[in-house]
Amino acid sequence: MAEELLSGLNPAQRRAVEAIDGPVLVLAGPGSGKTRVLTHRIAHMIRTVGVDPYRILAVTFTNKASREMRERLDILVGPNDARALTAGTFHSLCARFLRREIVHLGRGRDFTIYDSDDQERLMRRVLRELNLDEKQNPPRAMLGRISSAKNELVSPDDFARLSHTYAAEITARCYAHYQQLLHESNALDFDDLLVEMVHIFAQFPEVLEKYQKRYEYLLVDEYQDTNKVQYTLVQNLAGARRNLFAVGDEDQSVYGFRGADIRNILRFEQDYPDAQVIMLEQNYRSTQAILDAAQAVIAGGGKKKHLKKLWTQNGAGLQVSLHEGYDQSEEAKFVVDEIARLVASGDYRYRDCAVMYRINAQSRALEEALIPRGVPYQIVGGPRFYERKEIKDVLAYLHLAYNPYDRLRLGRVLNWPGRGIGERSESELQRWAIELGVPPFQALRELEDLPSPFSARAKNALLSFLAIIDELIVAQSKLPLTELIDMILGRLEVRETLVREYGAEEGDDRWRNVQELRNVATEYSGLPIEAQLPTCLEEIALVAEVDKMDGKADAMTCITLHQAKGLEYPVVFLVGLEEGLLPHSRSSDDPEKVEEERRLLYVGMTRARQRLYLCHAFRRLSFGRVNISTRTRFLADIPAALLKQTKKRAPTTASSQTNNMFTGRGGYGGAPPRGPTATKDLPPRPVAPAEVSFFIGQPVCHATFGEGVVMGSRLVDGDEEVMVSFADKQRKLLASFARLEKL
DNA sequence: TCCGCCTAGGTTTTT
DNA sequence: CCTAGGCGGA
Repeated sequence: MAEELLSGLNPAQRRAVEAIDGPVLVLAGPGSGKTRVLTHRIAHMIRTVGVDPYRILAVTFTNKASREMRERLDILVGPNDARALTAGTFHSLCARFLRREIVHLGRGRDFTIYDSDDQERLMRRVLRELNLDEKQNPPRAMLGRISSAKNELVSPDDFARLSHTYAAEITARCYAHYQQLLHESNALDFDDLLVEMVHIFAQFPEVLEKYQKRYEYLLVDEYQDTNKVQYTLVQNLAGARRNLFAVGDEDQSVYGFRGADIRNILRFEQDYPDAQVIMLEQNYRSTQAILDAAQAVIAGGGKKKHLKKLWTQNGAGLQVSLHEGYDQSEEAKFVVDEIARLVASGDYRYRDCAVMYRINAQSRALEEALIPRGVPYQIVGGPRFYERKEIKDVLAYLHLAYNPYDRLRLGRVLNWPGRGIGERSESELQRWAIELGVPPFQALRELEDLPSPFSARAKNALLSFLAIIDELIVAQSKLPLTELIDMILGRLEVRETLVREYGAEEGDDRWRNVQELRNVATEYSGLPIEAQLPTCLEEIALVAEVDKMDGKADAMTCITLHQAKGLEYPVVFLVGLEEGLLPHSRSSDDPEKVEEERRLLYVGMTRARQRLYLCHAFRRLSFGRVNISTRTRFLADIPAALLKQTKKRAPTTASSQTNNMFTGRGGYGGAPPRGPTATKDLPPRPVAPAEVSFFIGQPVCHATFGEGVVMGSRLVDGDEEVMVSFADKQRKLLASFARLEKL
């Protein structure tokens, strides 16, 4: 068995798998098989070393990764041992631990997790209650500062103490009040899940000790993306035993914006001077051409010397393609045409192809090109299912059934479906609750007995709402989740409400979404009834879109560069490689952020196994405005020899032009700039040169020589001379003459 | 209180 | 371009 687990590993991987005692840092380049190393290491620990899987804690970057790891372990060590292992993301693990331990903080385990939408609503309320202007204090920015503070383990009190400017002082007040409101709602936001765990460990050493004793072996993936809270958790859990196995790649650090500190991985050797450091430098994923281009991009960052030197045995492969489209719709069309062509050739399936972009909004142009072509696709992320209004409304009732003190959800559905509780009654309820000194939901309970400031009509409406919630609270503990949802849908006449609100057509669409939610709920029917609702709600909050990707369908994938981390595809298109988009304009002014964007491009490029296309557009529509774009500076770092320019597109279609002419608002927009100098500002648009139509690696067929592979192609006197390797020997053929058939 | 129209403003990236 | 929220009218 031992050999079986280790066979097929290279010496470095093998060392990483076998180094069981003491701290280990693995610096793993892209495609170096680190997932395999992690999994096989665990299997090795269980099978060969005899470690009890119950003693192993593996922190993965996505839930998908931990699920796949477990599936693999099912085979390697058997389902029983695979199940005994603890694995998950920081967030899901902490949520799990907190349900058990939060009583130490004097709170119930029935807490709610607020997602970013909830956070923003809550912050709006904070601003309102503190009489602050939303325009001057954008909720999102405020939340960003608070989130950074939490990631740095700065408490509201600390924050206030450290605030020396008026703006900081405002933030401190918002932070404190925000935490107050969260607390009143018995809610935690994403950051709190980790922060509260750290608090518990700090305040209750016996709890920490319990976890340290239980988890003798700790494995952390994507260590370069840990922030201070996560780092602290790792240090705590690793404790004195220090059986810590961290894997990461400083070149793939792309989460600085959420506090990830690349230095955590660089600091590892200081934290653990006796650490074994292992480099995984052989790449098993990409061709040399792709790897060379990617390395050129990362090397373009200059200064810091690179620790790893990646190489591959996968062969040279095809040149990386560089393509300029006229605008984003032509760029998208190029991508879709190319995918259709590759699939038609029989070499690839749709599921082998992925398009990656910097921001979600870019997916729209792609979708518009994909639909008319009939190419099956899945968009990861973007307008999320659980963020749709009708879904959130129904979910709000589920949340209230579990935690009726959730004020945000209470406010959300107090008057949905409309039951005559307007803004006035709502604020009246708030005021009255404060007067009574109880949470608003508790105030509803007092309505029957205490004299209240409501009109008889308002009072009845509020009581009918309370009656529904009470019914749900009772039902929640007795009914399976699907029946609970059915009860909500029926009792609230959700379908009728949606049709009334949105009309028959859209109302039905939204009703279908709601039914989809019910479908999702059936997945929890295997759990004990009392666990169904909380598990479902927690997963909805914590399971990322990428975790839910459909792995079986034959559909191409549209995904952001961030979410693509850790994935791989035979064919990858990177679109929108333009200044302002990558690096994003919000990052362009800060050199450190620019470097992070560079790494993002590196991550994207190294997702590709065989074919990589780098695409940018000459002009791009953003905010409904046309902007002239220049290709990203990072492309200049790739030696021209590594790139193959594909045909540039002239503005061919009438639609892309006429559309743009009328979309602009006000002065600029699509209107052509005036004056003789204006046109000179545009980069020259050279006439497309004659182009080779065969590329290296392309499979072809010849009437007499049979099947072969293109080894090279060049233009000679206006004709194309193609070098083809056939079964017997290589031959030079003229494209116009030889009638080569592309396969 | 409800409904519908209108306009202003918004897009990093994620758990 | 899209969307949420503000405002006027019933």
